[in-house]
Amino acid sequence: MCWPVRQILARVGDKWSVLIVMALRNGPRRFNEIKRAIGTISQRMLTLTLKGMERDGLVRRTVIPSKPPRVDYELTELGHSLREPVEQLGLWAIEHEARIAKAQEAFDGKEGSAR
Amino acid sequence: MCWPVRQILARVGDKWSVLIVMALRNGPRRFNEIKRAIGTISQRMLTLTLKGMERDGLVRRTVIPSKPPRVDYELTELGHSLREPVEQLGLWAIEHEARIAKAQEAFDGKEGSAR
DNA sequence: CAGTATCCTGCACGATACTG
DNA sequence: CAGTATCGTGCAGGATACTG
Repeated sequence: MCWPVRQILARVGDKWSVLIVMALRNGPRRFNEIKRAIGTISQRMLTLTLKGMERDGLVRRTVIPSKPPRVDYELTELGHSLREPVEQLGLWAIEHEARIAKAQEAFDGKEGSAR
Repeated sequence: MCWPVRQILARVGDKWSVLIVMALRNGPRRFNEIKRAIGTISQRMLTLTLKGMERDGLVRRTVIPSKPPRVDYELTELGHSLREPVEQLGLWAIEHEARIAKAQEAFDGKEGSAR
């Protein structure tokens, strides 16, 4: 039970997967559309992350053979279902943002004065 | 809005924070109790992660001056509230574990035969 | 356009030793 | 017991160049 949980925690926690999920929430997008949507991701990491997510069954990759080639990525049913808990976490973060910032400020203040 | 979300995503996604939250879910624990409960965490990472969580206001640290010294860690209200979305994510993982494993198997099979 | 291949760097993390 | 300090290193991930 602990192992699969850690596995998806790693997915969710990694730098890009959640952003990709969000980029795909409204339907299929092409490789470079996703890249532009995220903005700061390197080509390498986009390829790698998409491949990982495809492997996990979160994303479906469809190649339209044309010139130039076109590849669409979209969330699978599984991928969409993951959005729910992930968005819950996002809501929690937004809801408690101020509280966290205040805690950090207080903590850093204490530490700063001690030094 | 995006920045604080990434921040707690990093917390949740990091290797140890969630395990610590779980170790503390039933009340305060001492430093070495947590260490033993997790088992594989290094002393350094436990210190670091606890400090980070304390900074974020998720954990409260209380020193009982005695010989030998005793330090208790416990989840704050904020820390406890984080458990809810985190446990949702855990439930999702457990619920879809089989599906993910199957997807990975299928993916790796395809890749293996291609090579 | 949608990748792959290669190189390079920082830093996350573990191991170990020391301290109040 | 509950830490800090220091060192070593594997690998995550960026930059860049090449390809079908």
